Amino acid sequence: MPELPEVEVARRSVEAWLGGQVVIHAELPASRVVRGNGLAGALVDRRIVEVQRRGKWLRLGLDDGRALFSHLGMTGKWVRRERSTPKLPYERARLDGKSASVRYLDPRLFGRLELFAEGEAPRAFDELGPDPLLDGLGGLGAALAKTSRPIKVALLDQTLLAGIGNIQATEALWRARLDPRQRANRMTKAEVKRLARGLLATLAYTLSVEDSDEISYVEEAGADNPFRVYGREGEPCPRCKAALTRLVQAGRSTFYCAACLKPSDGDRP
DNA sequence: AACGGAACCTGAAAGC
DNA sequence: TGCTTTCAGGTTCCGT
Repeated sequence: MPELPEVEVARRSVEAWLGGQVVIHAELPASRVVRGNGLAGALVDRRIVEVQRRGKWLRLGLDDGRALFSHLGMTGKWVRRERSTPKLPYERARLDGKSASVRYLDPRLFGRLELFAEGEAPRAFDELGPDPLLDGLGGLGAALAKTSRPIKVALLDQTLLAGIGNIQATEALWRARLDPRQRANRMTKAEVKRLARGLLATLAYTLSVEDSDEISYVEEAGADNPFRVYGREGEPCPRCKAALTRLVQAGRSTFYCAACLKPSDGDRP
């Protein structure tokens, strides 16, 4: 379930569990997720000196300059267990520090774990656009001007803006009263500004929701939907009560309120 | 160069 | 109830 806010929560957790610690035991058998052989051997006795996030990527920096990059895909998550806890379902990797045994779980195997030499990184990581929380959104207008794709589709392009996924894009557009079908390069300055505010608002909101139970990190089966419009086709718009519309763009669902889109002001670039 | 769509996996939810 | 279909918050590859 990882977009920027969830990955940030994962970062804080992994940092708390393993930051500054020496890896005393590791299991990372090669798989679709774990790229390369011998990762466990390379990690044991190394100290994890920092845990960073950029977009949807985590970077665990080691004391030898190398770094373990982690992408959670659709279903990846890091959890902490007792060292005596046996292998969990869908456990793909394990890193044990002195006080924590940290497991990477990933049923669908869309995630990725890979070790890189100092100064190197996955290509997708190197190509990330600005991260809204790390870099701010000052460059949003310039990024969006690069493409004529619909704004909703453009927001999912990690090279334009890092960390935004289907839910955050959907929620931000609703907050900004923008039509998801509007072309990215046709946004007015006022619209870009509204979008930037919408993005920061939904990121902050989601972060606050997700962060509330980071200690237990409990599985929530059937937890209720905390989002304003995502997954709420036909339900009343929280602002104007009109029924929300679902639309598919580039194979991804978008939800919006056709009734409270803000009319364009004609100030086209 | 840029775009839509399928593919990669598994499980939960909806549909019948 | 139980079987079948649809859908899922990710990226990547492939054909147009």
